[in-house]
Amino acid sequence: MAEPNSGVRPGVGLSFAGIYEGLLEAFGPQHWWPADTPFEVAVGAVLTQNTAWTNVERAIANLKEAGCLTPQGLLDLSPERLAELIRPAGYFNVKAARLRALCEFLLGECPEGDIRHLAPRPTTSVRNELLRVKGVGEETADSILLYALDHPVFVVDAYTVRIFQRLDLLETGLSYGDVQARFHAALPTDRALFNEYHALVVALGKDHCKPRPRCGACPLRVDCPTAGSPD
DNA sequence: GACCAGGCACATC
DNA sequence: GATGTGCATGGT
Repeated sequence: MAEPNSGVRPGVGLSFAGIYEGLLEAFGPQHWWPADTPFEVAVGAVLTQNTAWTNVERAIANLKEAGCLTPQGLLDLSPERLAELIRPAGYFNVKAARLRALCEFLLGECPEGDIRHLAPRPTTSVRNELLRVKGVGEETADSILLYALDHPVFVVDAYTVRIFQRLDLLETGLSYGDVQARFHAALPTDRALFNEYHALVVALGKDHCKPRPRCGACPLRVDCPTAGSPD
């Protein structure tokens, strides 16, 4: 039997498409995004900025319990009360302001503030509009596009960059747009594929690809600088 | 106690 | 344009 990390797994090539196949085999379909509504996706996308999802879940549960998980519902809260409800997600003052900005944007752009009205617009238009909202950067905008509005954009996050740099499929110093372009060029434009791929990247990153290398059992069993150096 | 987690805006150079 | 810093909780 082969040792973990002893080489490239049979059938799993070191390509963007090959890594996807390996991840899918290792983890199975992830069925993302974990949310009940497109608006909840958008709220989660803001709350999860630089934050563990378990903490986001607590914050969203608080918003649900308070019965205010709508654009108008969040705006009807005082900024202090909103911050209090999302406290478990960290950066609560910053994120309260960001959520309010997002809600104001939605109520200005969509009937009833229903984010689903953005879906029929061209991807680049929606993306640029989202990026003008204070607190919505490229990753957050793309997460909303993909997981709330079903647009085929690849979401690049810290895990994506770290994992694919270690696999030598991305060089250092690339911008968000550079990395995204690599994936778009290498993969078919497929919303379901991008959805699953990003979810699988997070599944790998969470447990197997930390900033400080300590992975001794990569599920992909590919050559990687962290191989054989667990904590 | 240190590290880490599905970023972003702003100040400074 | 590139780099550094503040924002903050909760799990390991």
